[in-house]
Amino acid sequence: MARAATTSDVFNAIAEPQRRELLVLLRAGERPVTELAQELGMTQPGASKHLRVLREVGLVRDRKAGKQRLYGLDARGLRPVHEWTGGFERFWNESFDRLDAYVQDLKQARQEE
Amino acid sequence: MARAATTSDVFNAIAEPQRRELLVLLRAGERPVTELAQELGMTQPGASKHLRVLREVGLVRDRKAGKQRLYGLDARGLRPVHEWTGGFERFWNESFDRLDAYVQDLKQARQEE
DNA sequence: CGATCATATTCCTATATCGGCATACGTCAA
DNA sequence: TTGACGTATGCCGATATAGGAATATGATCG
Repeated sequence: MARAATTSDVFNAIAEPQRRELLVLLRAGERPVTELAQELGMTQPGASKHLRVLREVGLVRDRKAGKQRLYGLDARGLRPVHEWTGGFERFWNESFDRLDAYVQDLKQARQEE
Repeated sequence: MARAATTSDVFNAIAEPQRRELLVLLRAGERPVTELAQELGMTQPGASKHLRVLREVGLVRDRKAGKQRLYGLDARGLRPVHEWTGGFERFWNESFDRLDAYVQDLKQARQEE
């Protein structure tokens, strides 16, 4: 089997650095493709393809505005990623010396995921 | 060019669902490969390969324990992902074309509860 | 040493990219 | 309609997978 499709879920979609850059740029507001491409130093077809992936996983929405097509952020899909990583928060705040204590705690409530 | 290597960064490493499952499982403590593989219904070589990727991006560390090799979580690498997604937190509840107004609505609604 | 258990690596196949280039499509203006 | 502009899509080549099977490496014990 090959790698999963980038359009399969948000985790795959944001694995691409340029797509992450696109998302960051879109926090400033809606933008047409050409502007995004230019600002990130990518070609127009390149930007279009990445935006397509982002749209297919729901991280981006598009809207026609005359000749242009404005892309805008829909960051709701990033929330699950934030929450999933947040499930590890206590592990990066604690030194490894004290991890064992947490491990014991977790062993009791171990059927969470 | 193809997609960047999974070993290049954490975003790519956690794009794989089985690797995420491994990480979740490791929150309960160190485990040998075979146990992890069995619990997740994967083959031993499959588990070994995924653990290798996780180790190369630093999300997992291993330690010899006799015949076995115990894998343990090192979740510090997940923090950048958490923080990156956190940068979109205020957009999660965004109404696509009227962010500011919607944010105000939410703030008010929250206070009225 | 030889046997056995635990884990890692190699070889293989099928597939999903990502980027570049050319081009098709869609919309507006004259 | 024709042309110009903005955007999307199709095709290509090169590469990095993920999974399966077989095998190699490593460690322990009798």
